[in-house]
Amino acid sequence: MEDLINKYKGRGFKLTPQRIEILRFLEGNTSHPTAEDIYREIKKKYGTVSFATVYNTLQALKERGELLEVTIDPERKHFDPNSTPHHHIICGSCGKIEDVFEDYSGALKLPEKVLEKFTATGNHIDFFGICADCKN
Amino acid sequence: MEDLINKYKGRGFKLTPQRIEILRFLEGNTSHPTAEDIYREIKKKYGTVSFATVYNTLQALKERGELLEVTIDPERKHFDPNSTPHHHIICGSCGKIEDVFEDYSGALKLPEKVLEKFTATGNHIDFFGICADCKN
DNA sequence: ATTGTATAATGGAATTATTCCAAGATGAGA
DNA sequence: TCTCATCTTGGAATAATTCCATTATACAAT
Repeated sequence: MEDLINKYKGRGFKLTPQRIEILRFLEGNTSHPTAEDIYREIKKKYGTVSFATVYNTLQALKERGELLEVTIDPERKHFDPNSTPHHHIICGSCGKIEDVFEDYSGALKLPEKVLEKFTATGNHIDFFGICADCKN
Repeated sequence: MEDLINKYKGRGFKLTPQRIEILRFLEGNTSHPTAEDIYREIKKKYGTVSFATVYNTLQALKERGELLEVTIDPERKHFDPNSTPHHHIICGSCGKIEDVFEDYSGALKLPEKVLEKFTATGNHIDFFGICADCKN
């Protein structure tokens, strides 16, 4: 927590109580929450927090490269505070998203045909599956 | 076109003029259109077509496995009538999406740790890049 | 060809996710 | 402590998508 506060000190990122709560919720969180998940969580402590605050904060963190938007779920955006490169797997039944830490970069060479038209900057793999809980 | 009509004959898929127009627009289309792109196109010929019709038809095609939803763009869904397995690359500047036909399946083994929790059913790679048009 | 019926099309309202905005509040540097 | 750039808030606005009641129609059976 102290670490969190120090991390943002003097960097043009105003540390408000709501933001601190959002940062604490996100720190080390691997559940890939949606904006609503975050909103509901912060509301427990700050009953008047607004979605605007949540979205503003998420936006600020994204701009700092400290938060990634996960687009694996077609219905809504999820957020991931782990900004080190990794991939995701989503359960087709319950929608649970988990991290896949494995480096496939060596294998993901683009075909010549594509390289003629695009300069590659990165990639992300969506894995699909069924989780143990849903296999009942 | 005759092919298209025969393809759907007697399969519980009612071929209305609007649907035929949507099918014709999608057939062989590699532009990854959004629902609105499709709506605007069909509207040229059928001025009263509604978004409901477009979404209903896309839904029916998805259920038949003849259309895929592409979730690479965080802002909206794109649709891809090519249901053979392939990946995508999106231009970070203009948003253009193109196909990547390359089989990486042999390389995409999931770590044991993940396999203990999920039965894998598939995967899709999002490549990010900048297209030639945008490199100016 | 005619008809019956299940299915589709339509317009508009409803829903959901997200962004915008104006007004008041506040963190943090001077 | 004071100042002000930045943040928070509630509500309105936007955008994507879905829902619904009504009318229309494709097509299978006659």
